[in-house]
Amino acid sequence: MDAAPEPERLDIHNSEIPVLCRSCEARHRGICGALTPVELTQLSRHTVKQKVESDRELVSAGEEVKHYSNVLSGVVKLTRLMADGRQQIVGLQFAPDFVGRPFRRSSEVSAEAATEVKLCSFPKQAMDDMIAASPDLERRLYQQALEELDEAREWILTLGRKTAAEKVASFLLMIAENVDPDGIAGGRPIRFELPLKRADIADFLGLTIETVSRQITKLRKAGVILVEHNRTVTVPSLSRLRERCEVDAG
Amino acid sequence: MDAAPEPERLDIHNSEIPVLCRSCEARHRGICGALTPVELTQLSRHTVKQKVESDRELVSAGEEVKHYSNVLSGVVKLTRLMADGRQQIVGLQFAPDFVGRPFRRSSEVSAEAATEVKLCSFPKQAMDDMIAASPDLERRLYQQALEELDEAREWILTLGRKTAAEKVASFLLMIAENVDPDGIAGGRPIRFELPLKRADIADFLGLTIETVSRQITKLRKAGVILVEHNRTVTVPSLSRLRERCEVDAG
DNA sequence: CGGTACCTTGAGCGGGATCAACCAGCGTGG
DNA sequence: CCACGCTGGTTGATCCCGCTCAAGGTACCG
Repeated sequence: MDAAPEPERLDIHNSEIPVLCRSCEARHRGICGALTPVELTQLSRHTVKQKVESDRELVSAGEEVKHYSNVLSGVVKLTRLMADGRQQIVGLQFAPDFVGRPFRRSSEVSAEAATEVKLCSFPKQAMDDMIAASPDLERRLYQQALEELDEAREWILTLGRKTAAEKVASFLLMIAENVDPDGIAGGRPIRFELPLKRADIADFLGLTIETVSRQITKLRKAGVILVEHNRTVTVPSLSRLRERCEVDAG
Repeated sequence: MDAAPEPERLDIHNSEIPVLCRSCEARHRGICGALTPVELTQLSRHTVKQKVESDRELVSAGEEVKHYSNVLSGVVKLTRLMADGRQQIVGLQFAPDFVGRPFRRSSEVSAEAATEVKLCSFPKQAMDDMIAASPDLERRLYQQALEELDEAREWILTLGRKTAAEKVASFLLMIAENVDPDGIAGGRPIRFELPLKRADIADFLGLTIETVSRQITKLRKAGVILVEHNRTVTVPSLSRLRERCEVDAG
């Protein structure tokens, strides 16, 4: 019989991956990693990759959701709005997070691009069918939901019990850790662009713009962070920043 | 309740259900509803029903978890503690909620009985195996996680943007709605026992005991609620209570 | 009885909100 | 080129909500 040599199988394998996905940054991360080439192909048939500029709304609170998305780059903020205009960011999503709420037609939160965002979106129905058919996919989604829940609870502690100074430090730490996920930098300085403007940070931390600004200034003057052009932050020592997250240093 | 139209079939059916589960309040709700009689039997082999008195710790932050539980009655509080003693309740679980964190050996939160609690606990390993084998079960857990996430985000808004008066009103509303899940009471008064003492309410809302007490007094004097023996609350009109959740009435 | 757990109430203070002014960067149009 | 408005950020002065500290009340239990 005819031999099935390895290299060929690999070629065939690759050719099964949809063009759209081949160069995708999130191809092996997030939920896509749980899909077989066949499933990926099926899904990609309805998929649109798009770039969304900052401040554009992706999902509007209360409206029926027709699409899910994967974040490929940038940051999406999930916000809740009160009748009188008070606003709170209830979650932040980074690549390769999945944006959407299975098992509900709509939700109370709206999703908005905090920065320029690249994402991959697909029709809810197609995805729902695939979820129902693929336990692996559902498991990934479940895991992400649990991680978001952990994060949400972390922020509940921050919002409920920390001072303004601690809140701002905690926020900066979260961003820094997101930039350098597994402490690869070791003791080296970490430098990054803040994905949120002051108003968003305030909405995230349950503070006002002015308080956020003052606390950032205080951290800067204390040498815990360096700030250039308002948005570029350098953290010389993660541990010094971490100290600021728990004790209201005098 | 159980007006059995077909006694015989019911008997046969019942005989497949483990003894432990036959009279369980949560038998058809929560995750157990997703299990087949066979699975139920398998799981119940390692299951223990227990009663836990108020304030006993079920799961300790950071420690390895060996058991999951189902809440059959009572309220479990999930708390996070800071190094200096500040505490925050990050979640409340009612019957028939599932308590546990799949895919992690431990978590940052500890679980404590807020009231006397009846629960059904089973070894983590047995449950993990069953989750892996049963997509239906996993789906239930996923759905519960999403609902907890929705609730967590609701409370993030409350913690971040509401005043003390609004926080307390929102808490009472949440409890009232939990007691009367689908507005069966219509316009009728709702009466219930507060499952949390003042200290817990404070930890839940990011306030102090004193502030909680003062706000409850204020609601009582305004006729929005009636309070007997500190813990028994009557809400004559849900909608009047609901008004207090958004607008800081003068 | 006294002891303890839980709750309420009052007096005073302070952290963060509010109100207001100002600054820097940047795109637009004259 | 500068004038202009606009967005985003900083800083200062003042105010007030909720915290802190302190005292007292009530129910329950030995």
